[in-house]
Amino acid sequence: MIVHVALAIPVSKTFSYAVPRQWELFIKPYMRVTVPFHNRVLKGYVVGMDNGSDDSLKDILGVIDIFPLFNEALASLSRWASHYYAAPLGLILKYAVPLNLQIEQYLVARSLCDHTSSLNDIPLKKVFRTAGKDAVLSLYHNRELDFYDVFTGKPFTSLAQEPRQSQKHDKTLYLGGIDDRMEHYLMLISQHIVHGRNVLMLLPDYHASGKYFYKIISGKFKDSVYWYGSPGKARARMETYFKARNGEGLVILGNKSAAFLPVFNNSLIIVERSEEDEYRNEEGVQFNAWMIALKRAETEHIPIVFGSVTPPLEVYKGVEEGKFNIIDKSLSIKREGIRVVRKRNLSIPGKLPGEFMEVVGDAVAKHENIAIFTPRKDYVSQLYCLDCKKTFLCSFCGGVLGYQKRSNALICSACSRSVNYEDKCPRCNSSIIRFSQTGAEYLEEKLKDAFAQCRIVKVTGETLEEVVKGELLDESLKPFKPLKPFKPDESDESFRPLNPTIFIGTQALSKLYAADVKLLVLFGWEELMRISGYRAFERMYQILMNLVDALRPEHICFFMDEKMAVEPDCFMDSGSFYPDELNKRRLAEYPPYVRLFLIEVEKNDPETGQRLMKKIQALSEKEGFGQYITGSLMQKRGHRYQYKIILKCPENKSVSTGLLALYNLSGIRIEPDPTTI
DNA sequence: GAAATAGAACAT
DNA sequence: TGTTCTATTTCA
Repeated sequence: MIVHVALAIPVSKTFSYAVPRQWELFIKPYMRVTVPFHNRVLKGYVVGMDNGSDDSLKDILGVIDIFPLFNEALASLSRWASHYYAAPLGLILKYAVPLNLQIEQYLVARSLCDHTSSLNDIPLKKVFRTAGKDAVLSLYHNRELDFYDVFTGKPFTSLAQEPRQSQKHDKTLYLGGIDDRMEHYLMLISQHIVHGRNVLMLLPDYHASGKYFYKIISGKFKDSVYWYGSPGKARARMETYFKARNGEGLVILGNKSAAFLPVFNNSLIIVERSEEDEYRNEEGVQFNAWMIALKRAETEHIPIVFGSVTPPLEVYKGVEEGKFNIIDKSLSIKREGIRVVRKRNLSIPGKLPGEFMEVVGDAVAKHENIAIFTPRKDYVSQLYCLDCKKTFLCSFCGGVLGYQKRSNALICSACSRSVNYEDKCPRCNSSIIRFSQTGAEYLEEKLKDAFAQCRIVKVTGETLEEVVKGELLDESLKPFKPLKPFKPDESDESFRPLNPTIFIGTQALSKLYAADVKLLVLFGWEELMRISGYRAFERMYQILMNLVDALRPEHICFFMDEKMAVEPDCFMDSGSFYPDELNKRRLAEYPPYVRLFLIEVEKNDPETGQRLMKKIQALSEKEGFGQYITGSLMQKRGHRYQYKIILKCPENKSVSTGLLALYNLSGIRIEPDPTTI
């Protein structure tokens, strides 16, 4: 017998192995096996089987699973993702079933006949040790032994029920603010779980949105809500894993990893704020969890609901094309609460503008909490030597260096390597250096000086966990009012602080649902125009609306550089923003009307790079997607040479199949749906 | 992804 | 002709 094994390596083909007699009866598709590969031992997934034999093939070394850990539905979803993201199947399957998942730690044996009764209630791991794995395979195969998990007490089964055809599969966009969304979600959840069905809900993150939603949903549906994928908590993760298979009337919450989680008896998928960056997997295959969820709802024939104030353009396009239903409770910003101030050189350190101090000072005087948005998290993100007229660049990769004051380090924006800052230009030793592009750390420093009576909280991706843990949730979701540092007497419970909190932060501010903010200041929001490539308008709209969604300010004040002619007015009307932006994308042939793939090659020698580029071009002609290629662009990055090709292709073409063939040439990186173009 | 191998540049 | 470094191929 021959098995075809998908390995978690960047090679698109599968590898075939012979199965020794002893395992022929037991081995099944979608089990994990260990195989010899280049003098090493690798774990892989059986994705196909043949009855023939071939003496030239090597034998598999072992069978890891006693039963398949995924079924045809999950396999076909993974195959789809493999094509859609032009990634080898083994690399995708790793997200569905981790290669190092040791399921036997959570299973206990149950005897099904007399002569196995001594194994009853023995942990599977111990049974493996005492009886041997081959014996266990045989006992299970002959229905003499079964296994049940320690969390639900029910037998493990790898087969989900057939999708209920009575269920109506439809896609819905719920366009509305956080309170309306939450109410809608709770209503939907209760409709589904009351019939004993399960609901899968994807959330943008664990620490902020995750905990906020967990608290509210589990408050309403006690003991029925589970989080999947809590970092560092393997046991809790596995509890959710088994509950999702065997439980009834449960809500399974999760972020990226939950996109592939088998939830049996699942009858609804909810995706909250699908536009958030966190749905995109940053390492390995860069899949988008909400896209996987969308495909999954189609194949499982269950409804899916996307809720947000600013859904991704792909989703809104679905509405325009009649593929999505829409429930429109869209948020509008009152124009009378808005003020726009334009200043010269806003992003260069120095004295903060008088109007800025006034606006903040007024709110402080009224004891109102303030949120100040800035597009950058560190002190400044650009340093420029006035002697040699050069911007500070990373010596490893050539990226732009920024400055982080608290660590006194220069940090590369591209590769995030850091070096100690010496207060002089590394090139010419001059100490006449101009800082520009100020960020959250800079504003924090200046405002701490000016408003010493206030508590200043910096809210970035890195600090969000701490901010939320300390204040937002343990205070039973009360508005943000603790101000502990200024409490004069710890024992005085009746103390009501008067001094407001000033939150300074990046996009992460839009996760502070429980912060009681009256004034929102956007300091340099218009700079996203330059930072965000073709998605600039979309990003600006999303950030603005999501800040308003979470913080619910009464007043909004924009401080903008006078050179950047951006009118916030254009972003206030969701009724026209989406059709306009979609029209622009359609005319310019950009996503969501086409797919983009970035193909990257990095070599020491420019000649070698060029040679590989030629090969890619030749292969793309042969595979039939040559006409969609633009490039290649060469860039010197430190001492290395980087080549880039952009592939812009129609969504319906099977270009990905051809892209998978590129894995035959090694040393190239394919990035699907790049966001930095 | 990483070991094996082919290739290039340099020293003996 | 050996040594060492780098690019390329191949793995079942």
